Amino acid sequence: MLKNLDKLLQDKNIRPTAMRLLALEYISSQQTAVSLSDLEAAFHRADRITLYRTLKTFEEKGLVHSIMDGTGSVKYALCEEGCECAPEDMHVHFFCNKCQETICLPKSRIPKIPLPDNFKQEEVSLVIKGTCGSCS
Amino acid sequence: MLKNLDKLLQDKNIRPTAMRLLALEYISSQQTAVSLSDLEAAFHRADRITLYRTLKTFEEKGLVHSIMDGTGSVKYALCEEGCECAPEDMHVHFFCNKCQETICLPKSRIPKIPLPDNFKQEEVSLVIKGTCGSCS
DNA sequence: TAAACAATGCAATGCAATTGCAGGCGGCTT
DNA sequence: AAGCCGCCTGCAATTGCATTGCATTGTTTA
Repeated sequence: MLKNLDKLLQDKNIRPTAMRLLALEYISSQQTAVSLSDLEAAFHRADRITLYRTLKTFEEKGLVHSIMDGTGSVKYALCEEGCECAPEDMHVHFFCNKCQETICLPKSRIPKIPLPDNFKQEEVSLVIKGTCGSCS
Repeated sequence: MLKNLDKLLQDKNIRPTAMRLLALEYISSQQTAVSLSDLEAAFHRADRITLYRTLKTFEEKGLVHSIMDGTGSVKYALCEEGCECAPEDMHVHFFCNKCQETICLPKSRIPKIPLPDNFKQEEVSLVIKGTCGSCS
């Protein structure tokens, strides 16, 4: 299993340090998007800054994508296979008001929204808030 | 003109103080959504906290709605006539990466997104980022 | 092995949001 | 009219998250 993670890192040109392997293992084991604080809570012996930079590195290299769900803290989730994090690849995120978890809904693509003249779309973010399946 | 604003406040059960009238006048004169810092810059003699609470009051009473455009600072824009700030009323917001302004696109309603079983939608936020008409 | 570079850890800072508390002002009651 | 009360305002202080600088350690490579 760790071998797979190792390969995942290598494929994205990220040096597989112990910390990164552990962080990646944690992220991929979660069904929901994780915040820096989540990660910090999971590895209370690790330094918050290191975890912060680990997430940043993962994001830069296209291993995870960041989600701003409006809670004030950024969440991160694994990118799908072959995800380019391009606008066409962007999917919907769901934030549960009860359990406060953020979930990727990769099945639903964001529909194309007509823009006024001369407006150019570069990124798009769609967050739906409500109650998730486990909480309702 | 100020009379209209006064009425707007009264209609929403907000006591029309001088500060509130000025703040509302400023907000309604802007073509774009305003942040607390914008307001602070416009009235540098007023206290930031008072302006903060003014915006909060406006939001609670349904006079303005808040937009989290992902910049880290919350923006506020006037609600449309008869807007209930309900999911059905939510519209798309556009953030320009060049001029850093946030604009309401009330013409485009957010399409319905299919959710997994037992998921209940309460709010939805759709922010498109790119280049606005004035900047392109 | 030594130099070069990357990753880590600690400290400190910046920025936005938020709360507590005290003074002030107006409205309402008696 | 006097006084009470509640809302508005302003100042101080705190929190929380994101971010950077710098020194140290570990790893790669010539």
